[in-house]
Amino acid sequence: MIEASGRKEVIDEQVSLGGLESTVGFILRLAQVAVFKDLLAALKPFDLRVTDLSVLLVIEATPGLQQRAIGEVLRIQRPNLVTIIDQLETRGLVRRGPVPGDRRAYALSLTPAGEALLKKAKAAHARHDRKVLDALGDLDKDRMLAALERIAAL
Amino acid sequence: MIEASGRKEVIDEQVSLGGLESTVGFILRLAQVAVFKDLLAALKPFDLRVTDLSVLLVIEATPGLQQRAIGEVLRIQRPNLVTIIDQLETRGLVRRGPVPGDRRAYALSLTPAGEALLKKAKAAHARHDRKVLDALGDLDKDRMLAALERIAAL
DNA sequence: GCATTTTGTTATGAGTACTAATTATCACAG
DNA sequence: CTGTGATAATTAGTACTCATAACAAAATGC
Repeated sequence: MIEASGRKEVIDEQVSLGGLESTVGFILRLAQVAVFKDLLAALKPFDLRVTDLSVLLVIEATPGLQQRAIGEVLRIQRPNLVTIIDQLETRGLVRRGPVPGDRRAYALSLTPAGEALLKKAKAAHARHDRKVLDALGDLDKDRMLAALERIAAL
Repeated sequence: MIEASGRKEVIDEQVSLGGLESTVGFILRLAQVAVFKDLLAALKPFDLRVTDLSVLLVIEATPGLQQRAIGEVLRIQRPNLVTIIDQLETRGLVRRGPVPGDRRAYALSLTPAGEALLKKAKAAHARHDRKVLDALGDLDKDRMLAALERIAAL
């Protein structure tokens, strides 16, 4: 997706980006890719992808949740969620329990193993997030997030 | 990639995101996806993808550029660039000329048709960028970009 | 009771990006 | 000038993500 970039440290040379470099969208993409990459590396010891972590976090926050609800908040299509939950269930991290009044749906919850792994993964995630926050510098986090949310709502 | 989200306008319900919602990385992804989507729609009339536009912009800014150099600044792998240039060349927007001292490489430049299309696409891009900028609100653009660049350099 | 909707599932295809290997050319040491 | 290694572009094969369509089972509503 992204290239090593500075092998020879002869970056930039004198190649212009044609105005792209001062574009919010372009920098946004670079930043997003960098964050994603860093988090991916931080989660590697736990064999979790970024999506896996977010799913685990949502289930932890609201146990008994159905797959559809998770897909809605995390913007994951239902078919894709099936595979994700399948894998987490196979690894014994997540349980598909019955929903009292609905025999179609599953009430998702973390197993003890899932909780244990998530606890460690959360620590790694916190370290990663701190790193990103530090890179923010003097910029106020809340105002930054508010601006990004407005962009996300375009 | 992203879901329609508010079909029923019963968003959020009372489902917690487990702390994810105040995470820079998560919001960053949402923002990036939204920007990408908006730009994609803005470029649709010209049958250009986001990557195509950035390639055209770079070529316009520095004509005679080689594929390798473009890949470097835009973070596109060389093999992927071949296909992109192939398509642009087939459409008569870009020309692969000879490089004076090197018969391996191509000197890329825009054809008149490429310049004409780019001019129109740039106008659409400018409108899109203005939209994103407006969403930024009170936040200073330069400080925002500087912060994002620091994140990108993680 | 019957049509419609909803949940999860399966199958499948489009799009994108990565790696490895190939060809042609270049740079340079001997 | 010759051979060795590096470089530009290409090709082929693979993997991953994401999206759509169709489906069965169960729920809902008239």
